[in-house]
Order: sequence, then structure tokens, then C-alpha cells
Amino acid sequence: MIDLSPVFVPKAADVLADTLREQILNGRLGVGSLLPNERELSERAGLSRTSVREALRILEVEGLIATRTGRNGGSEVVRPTSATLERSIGIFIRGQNIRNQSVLEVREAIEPQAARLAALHHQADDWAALVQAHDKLMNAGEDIPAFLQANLDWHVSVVRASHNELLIAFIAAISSSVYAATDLAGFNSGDVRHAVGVAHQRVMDAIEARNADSAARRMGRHVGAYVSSVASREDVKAAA
Amino acid sequence: MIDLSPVFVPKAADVLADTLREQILNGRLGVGSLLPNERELSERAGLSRTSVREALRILEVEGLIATRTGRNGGSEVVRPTSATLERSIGIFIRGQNIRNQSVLEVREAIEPQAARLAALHHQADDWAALVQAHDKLMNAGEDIPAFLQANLDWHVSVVRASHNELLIAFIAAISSSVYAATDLAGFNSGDVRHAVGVAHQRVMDAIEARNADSAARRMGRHVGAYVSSVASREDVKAAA
DNA sequence: ACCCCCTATTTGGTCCAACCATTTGTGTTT
DNA sequence: AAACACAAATGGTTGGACCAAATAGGGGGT
Repeated sequence: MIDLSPVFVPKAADVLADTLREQILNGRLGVGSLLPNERELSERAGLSRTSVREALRILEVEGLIATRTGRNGGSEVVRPTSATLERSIGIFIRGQNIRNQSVLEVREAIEPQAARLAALHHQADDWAALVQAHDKLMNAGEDIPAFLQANLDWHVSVVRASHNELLIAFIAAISSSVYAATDLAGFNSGDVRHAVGVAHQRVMDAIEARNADSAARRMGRHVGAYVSSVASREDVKAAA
Repeated sequence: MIDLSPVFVPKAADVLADTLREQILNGRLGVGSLLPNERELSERAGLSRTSVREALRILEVEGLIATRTGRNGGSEVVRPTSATLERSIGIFIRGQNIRNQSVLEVREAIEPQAARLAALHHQADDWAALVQAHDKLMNAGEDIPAFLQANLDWHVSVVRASHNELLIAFIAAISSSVYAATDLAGFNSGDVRHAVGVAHQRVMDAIEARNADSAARRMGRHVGAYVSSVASREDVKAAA
């Protein structure tokens, strides 16, 4: 008896997609270049146009190409955006029923490091965005949704200032989840909102002074405080 | 003149994919359920089978369904795996030419938090995996590739012990990048390898004692040391 | 010469109908 | 009872036709 592992039958579209993807990722097909049109690809690959289209659709979902109709249309190689990654992370979070607690734990990991890097790498425009978000938060008054939006913007601004694309994408992806799960009641108290403002100010001071360790520590305490306050309120709800 | 913003023309397959995706994610179509076969979907949606297949292919790429051929085949709703997320992150890293430095910065963010959570949440089997990876590392001797593999396994084991699926997926996704970019020469020295073993032991002690702060601090120092050693070697290379 | 509009052309989007490939149920033979 | 052969169900692939959108290029009006 010959040894035969189960035959792996790749689908035509997958093979073509793999080929094109590799050429895109290794730079053989640079960002901005146009793929041949579908009829030509079909001919060159020896596949039906249907299969070619399936391959292109795969690459489109992966965020590697963008397709336009019409004359001079076609499939253009694009740089994968964080939006694609965010979608993917969002699907993972929803599909795996990731607990909100876990998402917050990721924030606790990312944001202090982001603050550290922001202190080291922030530029003038990063700082301006940070100040603007901070002002909005301080001026939100009793408008809780505006306060929360400004809060979200501030945190995202800090991460942007880190100039680390991966951290930015991660935070962008999970912040929508965080926001959706935010319990507005936790911010009904003016004291709580004031404390947030003070904490932000302290982090910003450290970032402005380019004191990386201090920025990381202060952000760590700020996020940690938020997480434990959420946890304790969850406990109350669970007990009720 | 009436005001008409550019008409947005959704593609048929996208609409169907959106519909199905929403039903999957909100639990209306639970994991394990079988979608109607393509011909029936086609009939019920009022679309051609081609469009239906394109929609299914989208969901497949997103990791939401798995398709089998043959009698009793069809498209089954599956839980999105971290593998899908890893693919997506990998494409992002390669496509955006994310610098290795940035990836290491993410490690610096994730691993201390993972060590903290591991101290709090690890179970017997997590600990066993950790010990096993540690033993392999200590017994690697002069076999540098084996040492690096065991090192990778150890770090992944720590993150797994955190029981945070998002952290696990993130680390799994970036560790392949990290490994690919690891400069083997950095581990030629027996002293360096010995230091790694000692550092791991210290982290493990803290995890075993369920001392979260200590575990986080020790892991932070360990990863930080690695990152700065890589950075200094990069500097040497750049200067040469 | 310039501008505007129409039209032809190019390109992706959709549909249809048929057939192929794979898997599995089922009945028949041994 | 086991092995085999056939039938049925399902996704995979194809070719061809036509629709829809975008635009280049030409023709007429000013």
C-alpha cells in the first residue's frame, strides 16, 4: 500500500489569489499599479472569468486591491488600511464573544506603552490634536455623550502620537467595542468627570515634558482606575 | 436643482454578505448551523447563484463560514479563529511595511500585561506548558534554532496562560513576524542565553506565586532588555 | 479656438444554463 | 455481513451573453 496523505485540492480561485497576493506583498506589484483586466487575467491564467473574479474578490476583502468599474477602471493595488484590520478584529471580538473585560485588559496593555512612545515621538500636530481633544472634554459640561466622545478622541490621540501603526490600528479596532459597551451611568457624577480631566492633564504634562516613564506610569494608573471602576460596577450589577 | 449626493451602489453580493454576516454575528445563525445550499439561497435572495457564491466567499475569507463539497456538504457557520485574525494582522504588517521596531514595541506592551494576567488566571495545564517550554530552552545547549523556538514557545505560553483571547491572537500574529526578523547572531553567546533562562525563571516564580505586579515588572524588564539589545545591534549594523 | 454634449468604447457586475468533481447514502451482489 | 456499484446532493468551474458605469474622443454650437 502506498502512503498517500489526503489529497489537498486547492480551488482555482485560491491559487490565483495566493499568487497575486504574494506578488503584491513582496512588492513585485507595487501600490498603485493596475492589475490586468479580468478578461485578460482569465486568458493568461487559463481560468474562467468567474474564477478570476472570485480571486479578485478575495484580495479585495483582504484589503489588498480596490476595484473600480467603467472605462479605465480595473483593480488597483492599494496599501492595506487599518480599517481592514479593524473589521477583522471586530469580527473576532463579536464572533468569539470576547468579554468586555478582556478588551479592557488589552487597553491596559496598550495605552501605557502608547503614552510612553507618545512622550518620545510626538510632533507638533499630535500635541495640537491632544490639546484640542482635552479642551473638548473639559468643556463638555453635563453633556455625557459629548464627554465620552471627547474622552475617546483623547485616548485615540495619545495612541496616534505614538506613531506606531500597529498600536493605532489595535486601539482603533477595540475602541469602538469599548465605546459600545461603556456604561454611561458611570459618568453621571461630576466628580468622576473632573477626575478624568485631572488624570488626562497629568499624562499630558508628562508627554509634553517627554518623560516617557512618567507618561506610561500615569496612563497606566488612569486606565487601571477606569477598569477597576467598571469591574466594581459590574459586580454590583451582577449582585443585584 | 435637487441635491443628490453621489449614489452609492452596493453590489449584490456585498448586500447578501452583510445580511448573512449580521445574522451570524448576532447569534441568529449560531455556530454549527448549516446555511441553505447555494441554489436555494439563490432562489430565496432573488440573485443568481454567481452572486450568492461571491457572498459566501466573502464570509469564508472573513472566517465566518466553512464550506464542504459533496452530499451533505454546504456552508457551515464557524467561530472565527485567531488564525483568521493572524492572517489579517500579517497582511497589515507586511503591506504597510511596519518596522520591526514597531512590532517589538507592541510586544513590550502586551507581554507584561499577559504575565500579570497569567499570574492571576493560570491553570495547571498552563503551568505545565510553561515548564515544558522552559525545560526545552534550558536543554537547547548550543543549538541556536532550537533555543529560539523554545524561547518563542515560552513567550507564547505565558500569553496563553493569561486566558485573554485577544492578547493571544495578537501575540500569535506578531510572533511569526518577530521570529522571521530575529537576528540569530544575538544569541551566539552562551552568556546571553543563560541570562534569558534566568529572566524566564524569575518571571515564572512570580507567576507561580500569583504575584501579578511582580510578574508584570519582571516580564517588562526582560522584554525591554531584549528590545534595547536589538536596537543597539541595529545601530551597530547601521553604522557599519 | 473653446466649450459642451453625445456617443462609442472599455471595464467591471450580473445572470443563466450546463457540466464537472466530490462526497455520501443506498441498494445489490457476493 | 461486507464489498461494491450506482444514484443523488452539493459545491466548483466554465462559456457566453448582456447590463451598468465611467470616460475618451469626436462633433456641433458659440
